[in-house]
Amino acid sequence: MTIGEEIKQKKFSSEYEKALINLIFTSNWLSCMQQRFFKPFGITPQQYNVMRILKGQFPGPASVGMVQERMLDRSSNITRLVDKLIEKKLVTRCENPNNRRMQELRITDSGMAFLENISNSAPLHQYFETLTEAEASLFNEMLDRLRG
Amino acid sequence: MTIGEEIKQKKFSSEYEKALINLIFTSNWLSCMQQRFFKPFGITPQQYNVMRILKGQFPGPASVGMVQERMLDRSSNITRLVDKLIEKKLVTRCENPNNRRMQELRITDSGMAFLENISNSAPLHQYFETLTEAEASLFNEMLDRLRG
DNA sequence: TTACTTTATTTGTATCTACAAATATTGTTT
DNA sequence: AAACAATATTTGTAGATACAAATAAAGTAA
Repeated sequence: MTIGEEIKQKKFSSEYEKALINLIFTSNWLSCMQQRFFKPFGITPQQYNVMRILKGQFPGPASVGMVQERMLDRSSNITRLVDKLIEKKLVTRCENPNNRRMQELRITDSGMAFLENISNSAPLHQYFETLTEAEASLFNEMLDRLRG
Repeated sequence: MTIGEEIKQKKFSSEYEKALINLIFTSNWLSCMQQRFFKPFGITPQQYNVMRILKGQFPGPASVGMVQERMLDRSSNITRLVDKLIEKKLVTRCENPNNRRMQELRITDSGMAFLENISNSAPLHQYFETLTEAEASLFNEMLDRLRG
């Protein structure tokens, strides 16, 4: 279904306006797919993002700020995301002894197992397999260019 | 800046995984740009979306359901978005006399003037002008394909 | 040392979102 | 007509987001 059909709009002022609207619509669609994907696992996409970042440092720690700057959604409140993950025993938090302003965040062993379990499900990026690899590459290049 | 640089991730399992992450990151970035764009006008991107849809019917009405199915963000709560727009006198709401379950939503003259004023600002789709028109076209085609 | 600035994180709060349930009207059966 | 189902919208509410302000530790300068 084309974007025009999706939102019942026949005319667009340009291919550029259409691309803007298509990007907004598609990202809302994707966000909905993501939520559905993670719901059975009891986490949100942002919580997953935090865990992936901590996995990258495993078994070492990461600070709140370091997680912040690697998040896909920069407006996430790391403190409260981590609170949720600690409740589930997927992550730990302790004061950095060298700099008591900072917190050391770590993914736990059960957090690692949890991620492993998720990765056995069909991954979200399978949607992109409707593109050829060259197209995916161009797609990435276009998005990078877009953001300036 | 490439997506890898943005989120400080060197490796991706494939061009497809990278495309997924790039799309999520870019859409968050765009959402931030949008919010900044609309803030001086005192409305949210979703409120703007409702007004654009009502403009398309002007001077006729649209029902809540009709607005719903044309929204870019399908999870928006039209009732509460319209409440806000009525407060600002940009939109009116009255019971449909032929079917009292339905509401007739209309953009007001001052709502039309308001939109006119916004359209005189630099439009958000200027970001896409870093693409050629053929690229924008392909971009649209790829997004449509993505959603299946 | 005291005062001031910077850095890192947390908290407060108004608003928004997701989604289920409630309400109200219309349409359909029996 | 009474009962039930379908449709259209609104409301309730737990949780999430945006963003400003608060807190607290570390660094710097007089």
